[in-house]
Amino acid sequence: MAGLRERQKAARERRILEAASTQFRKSGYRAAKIEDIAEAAEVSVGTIYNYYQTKGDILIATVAMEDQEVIAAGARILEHPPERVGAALLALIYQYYDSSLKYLSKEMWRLAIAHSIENPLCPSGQRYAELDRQLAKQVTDLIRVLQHRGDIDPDLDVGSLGQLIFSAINQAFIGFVKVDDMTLHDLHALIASQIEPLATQIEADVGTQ
Amino acid sequence: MAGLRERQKAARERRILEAASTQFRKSGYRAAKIEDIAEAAEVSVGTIYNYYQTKGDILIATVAMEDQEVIAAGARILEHPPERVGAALLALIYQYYDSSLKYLSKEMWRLAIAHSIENPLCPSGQRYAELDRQLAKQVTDLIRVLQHRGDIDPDLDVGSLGQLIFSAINQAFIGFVKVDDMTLHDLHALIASQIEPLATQIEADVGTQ
DNA sequence: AAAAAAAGTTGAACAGGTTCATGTTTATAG
DNA sequence: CTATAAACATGAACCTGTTCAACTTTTTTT
Repeated sequence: MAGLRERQKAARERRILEAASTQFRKSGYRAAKIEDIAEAAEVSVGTIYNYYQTKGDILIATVAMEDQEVIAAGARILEHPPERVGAALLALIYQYYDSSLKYLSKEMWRLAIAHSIENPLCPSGQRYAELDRQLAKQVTDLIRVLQHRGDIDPDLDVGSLGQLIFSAINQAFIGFVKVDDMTLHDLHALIASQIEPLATQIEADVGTQ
Repeated sequence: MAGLRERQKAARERRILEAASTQFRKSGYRAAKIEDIAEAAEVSVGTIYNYYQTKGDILIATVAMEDQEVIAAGARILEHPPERVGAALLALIYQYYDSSLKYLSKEMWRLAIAHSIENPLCPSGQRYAELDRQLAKQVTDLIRVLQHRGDIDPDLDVGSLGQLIFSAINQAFIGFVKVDDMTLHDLHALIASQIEPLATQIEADVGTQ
């Protein structure tokens, strides 16, 4: 059985994360003081810094919780992707986008993305990068599935194509969270306008066979 | 003639920016204290906040100086783009990348990008977004030139394609500044692997004519 | 040229994220 | 069961970006 110390540690970490998540949602990231989080989690300020290196780290930890869920949802699409290449890619992308605001506000996304770029070496930055890598891999995997199915030119390098598409997904999302009055609908239209023509280009042209 | 007050203001702003740029380069962004910058610029701390809203704003101002230069250099490539589509795009992109480290370190780029994402509404965030827009427009303009020249399928929408390519450029650059031991050479290879196949796809296939 | 107004500068005070010397709790050794 | 050591929690002090009420300089008015 896990020692007492170990159990207490786990419980404290969970309490901190929960308290932080609540405070962030309630008052916003900036307004949520470490002191408040400490009080809500019933630990001292110093203890929080025993579990997380910076305030930004705590935010990334809350982002990571959600991201796992998104990746799981994406996996289900990979099992039965829609018929056409464009539709298949967009199904996966829309899934990502639509779930992004389930737990996190645009402001929190902005801060999380900014933090991960600013601190690529700290554990939370690396964790965020790992999540990005998983998403990029899922996109690449989908392309591979489509290619195997005969929908995409077999000569194309899936790795590069996956990266290209993931860049577009990411960049469009960053644009989305930067502009407060841009809607999910606008975001869909933006990415579709980039993905659709690309999909048409790479589609194995069955007419010429 | 410009009034005394106006001239003094301009001189102060210049001194602040110069002092900040020097301090950032000398000790890094974080280590450069506002107090130090104020002393070097021979103004008070409060005065700095009369010209820039936050420390991040000062950084963006230094980035903006360089970016203008990059855009000007890019314009020269647009006048005589290399023959093949892939080569033309990569010539422009390499130009961007190679000049990026002329004045700014990777750390400063990280902080500038992070700041612009975190504060899209503050003047410096908007300014950075405007620079991005100019770069994206330049990429789109190049594509338009190539299309007029008959190198690219005339049915393709240049706007969406330009955005797609700019996303790839940007995302690859972010990856570059996040990893300290990634070289410009690595960055070239990364973007080329995404641009080359795309260029092949969109090239008007003269063989079929 | 003096007075009033406008614009700008100043630096001490503030705020909140972060650190660290001290104290406390849990685990291990005798 | 004590004693020692290791791990951990604590919160007051620290650091630095930011603010703002008081002051100074420039411009405009009379």
